[in-house]
Amino acid sequence: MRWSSLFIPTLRDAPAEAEAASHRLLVRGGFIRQLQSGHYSMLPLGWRVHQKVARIIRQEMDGIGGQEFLLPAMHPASVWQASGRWESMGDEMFRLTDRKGADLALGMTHEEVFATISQELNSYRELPQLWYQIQWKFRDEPRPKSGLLRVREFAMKDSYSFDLDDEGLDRSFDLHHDAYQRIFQRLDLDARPVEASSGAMGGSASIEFMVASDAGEDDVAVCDSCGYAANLERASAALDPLENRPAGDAPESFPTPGVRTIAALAELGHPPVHQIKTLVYRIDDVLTLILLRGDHPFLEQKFTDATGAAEVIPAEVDEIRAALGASPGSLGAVGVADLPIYADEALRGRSGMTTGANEDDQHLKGVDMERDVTVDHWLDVRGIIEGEACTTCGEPLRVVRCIEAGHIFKLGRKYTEAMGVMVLDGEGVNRVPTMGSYGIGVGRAMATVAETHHDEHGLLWPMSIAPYEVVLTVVKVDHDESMAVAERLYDELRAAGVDVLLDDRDDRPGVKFADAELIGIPLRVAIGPRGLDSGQLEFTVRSGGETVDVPIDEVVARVIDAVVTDRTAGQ
RNA sequence: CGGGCUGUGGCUCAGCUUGGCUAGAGCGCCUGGUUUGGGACCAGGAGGUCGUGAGUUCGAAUCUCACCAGCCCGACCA
Repeated sequence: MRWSSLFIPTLRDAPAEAEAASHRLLVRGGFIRQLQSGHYSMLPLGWRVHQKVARIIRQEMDGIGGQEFLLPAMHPASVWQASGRWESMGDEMFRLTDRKGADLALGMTHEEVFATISQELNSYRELPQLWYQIQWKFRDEPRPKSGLLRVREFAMKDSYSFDLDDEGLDRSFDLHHDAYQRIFQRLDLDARPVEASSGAMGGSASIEFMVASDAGEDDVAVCDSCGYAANLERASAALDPLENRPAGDAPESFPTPGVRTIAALAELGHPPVHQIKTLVYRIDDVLTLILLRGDHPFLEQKFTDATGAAEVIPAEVDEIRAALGASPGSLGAVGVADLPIYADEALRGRSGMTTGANEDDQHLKGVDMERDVTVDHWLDVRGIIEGEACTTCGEPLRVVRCIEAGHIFKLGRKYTEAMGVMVLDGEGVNRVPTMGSYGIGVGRAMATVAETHHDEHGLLWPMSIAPYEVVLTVVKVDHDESMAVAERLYDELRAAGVDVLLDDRDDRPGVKFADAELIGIPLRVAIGPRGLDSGQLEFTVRSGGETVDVPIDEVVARVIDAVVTDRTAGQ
């Protein structure tokens, strides 16, 4: 394509509101424009990248036997009611009503609809099935942010596997695991598979593919020694050995006027590790105590995953007072018999602890967890802390901020059961197939590459998804010989199947070089009188920045060679 | 939803505290000229409901109130 006739609105200044590097560069480079918060238009350059990402995903999905579908983006409420998610998705689902008054939803994911189609499966002989699509998802995110990284409307590759039994599901899951690694490799993304929480999807296991980046929203615990990696929402770590403090035969009350926090109590000689933190939550409408060590944060996600609770809401001060007789800051579980009590594993076997006395300005010391607290359930619900030991190998864990580039789930039979899906097995018995669900956000993948591939001049697209693979920069467009050579190279490269951009704009060279760097074209050939005189053209690789002179007759071969080896990298 | 901040040509911003001629600058854009290997220069020009509405006032970009939108932090979230 000829740059002079393309719409590539590059900007010298980044929009003030863009903070993430990918956001700034994608806007500055003329790839995307915002229509409203969380909704972006793909401009021609952006759409080319998007389509190349999608093509790689398609190739890999087809490679593991995936069959591409296209399902509606707008769904009747009924399918969501059948799975129970019409309620549970809450405000995150866009809902609307048609002229007949029927309730509709914009699809935020497609388990329900694919499961509906799977009702036409009749026999185990038809399994496994692996179905996918690249389709628009709509999620009413409370806070869209960072350009394409978190939006309300986006293209997602979502796939779904249907198997007769758990072994089959394991195979489908592993196929996806491998395909995802190939996809991210081809995108030149260093995506690490990590154990993850299944969240609202339900199911037995899930793995996220995480790319380290400060622009991310997830924290991952990583062990560099044995390779353990888990989202902080589910990561566990070993505790440092700890001596219990000596204590008497019974808890002892002592006055603590004005002490409301762990830190304040610590100043009175009760270190956080020797305190019991008492949280009061409303768990599915039941007032519940949750106990942790004083220095440990509570992770609601871990609690939800462990208990299956639908609603985990901090209790209000007045209901706490009514139930326990004290305000937050003086709460404890000693002697509490009428409320369910959950305790974090880190409190097991602890004695000589300090906790609130359920009387304002009073605390108890010498508390023994076994003797003095009626724990109903022991759970791991604490957030781990960087530097704690890996439970597998004992080495210290690192915490890394990451972008979630992909997520795969073993769903089980939740949706097939809800939709009444049955197939006959080899014995003629009706069985409910088990499902897996697997997702990659296309725009987010693109933004993640931008986030991890840029320098002070602009983007550095990998060849595999660059909007154009090579740009021919005509230094002086009114120099006839330059244009003639450029046109010839342009034709030859196009004939060879190279995505070539001819910068024939009547602009100063500096403008063209800067633009080419900003939009991140991997290769550049500069064609100008200076080089033509000596029969040489300048060949520049964007990522390395080095420029070499190449004889005119060898340029095409040189470009083709670089393009072909590079764009198939990772395949 | 809580906290912080911001809305003035396509982009970046000044002007607002202390209300007052026709609302400015840089970049970008158009025309002409001069230039031409790393974001040129000169001259002329187009382009703005100052987020929206109401109020105060002789007079509002500027003061008051309400609303809307956007960004960041948190909560939330495949």
